[in-house]
Amino acid sequence: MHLRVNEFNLQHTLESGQFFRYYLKDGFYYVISGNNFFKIRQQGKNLEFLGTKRKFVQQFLGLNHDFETVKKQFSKDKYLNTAMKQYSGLRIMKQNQWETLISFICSSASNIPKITKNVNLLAENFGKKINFENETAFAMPMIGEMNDLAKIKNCKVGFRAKYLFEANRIPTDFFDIIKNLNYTDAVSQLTTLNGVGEKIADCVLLFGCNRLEAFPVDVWIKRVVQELYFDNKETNNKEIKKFGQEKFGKNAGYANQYLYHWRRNQ
DNA sequence: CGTCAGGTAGCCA
DNA sequence: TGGCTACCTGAC
Repeated sequence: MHLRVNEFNLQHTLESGQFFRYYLKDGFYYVISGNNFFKIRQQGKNLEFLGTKRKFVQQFLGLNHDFETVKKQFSKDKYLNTAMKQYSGLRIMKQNQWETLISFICSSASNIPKITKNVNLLAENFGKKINFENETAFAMPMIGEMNDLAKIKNCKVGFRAKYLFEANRIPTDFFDIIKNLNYTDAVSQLTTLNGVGEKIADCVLLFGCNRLEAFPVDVWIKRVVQELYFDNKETNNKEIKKFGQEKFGKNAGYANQYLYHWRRNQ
């Protein structure tokens, strides 16, 4: 199956650290999300995929976002304008919410290779086996399926094990409730979970819930925002976030991603 | 060996 | 509120 795309780059999107469950083989990305196990590649404006539905791909990869508006809005800012050119086509994904929560609970004081290892181990230990072509993968466990603390610890998640174990007890409609809350209340709701602070809550809202106004502040965002917009003045995370959301508004999350990658790869 | 990494909770002023 | 520090694990 095919999709025509504009202002989209599959590699920049999948490899941006929003999402951890993909691998490259024979020129295709093999992707696991929910019960979907599919392959996909991009050739110019053509997106070719097999194993899932067109509608899923469109939503999952943020292809339904109004990117022209984002581009127009950000081109007025000289830093964002540069960052956006360098990482052109990077979209905010709309992943499975619960899987996003698990992934970003694993992310605290960690790094991408380790987070990837952790989520893959969780899937192998608790998830359902899925086959596609001659490939085998494991889906992430669903809510309630990680009911074994010792086994979670075997997934090398360290001090995050108890957080995952507790998160596993959220009601199955947890994210339906989140969906109907305004941004501030959604953050509050997420941060009631142990191991989920402001930053992880923002990542879940941004990458899993399509809340593009979220502005996760990690060490890199703090660094880049201070350097570019605060004349290198030491500024706390709360102020950084307030600045990001007021300056970039409903697309703050997009600004966040571009600035993040720009600074990290400097 | 020590330090540090996509943070957060707990404790104390 | 603001400023510590410990926390699993793995990579320098």
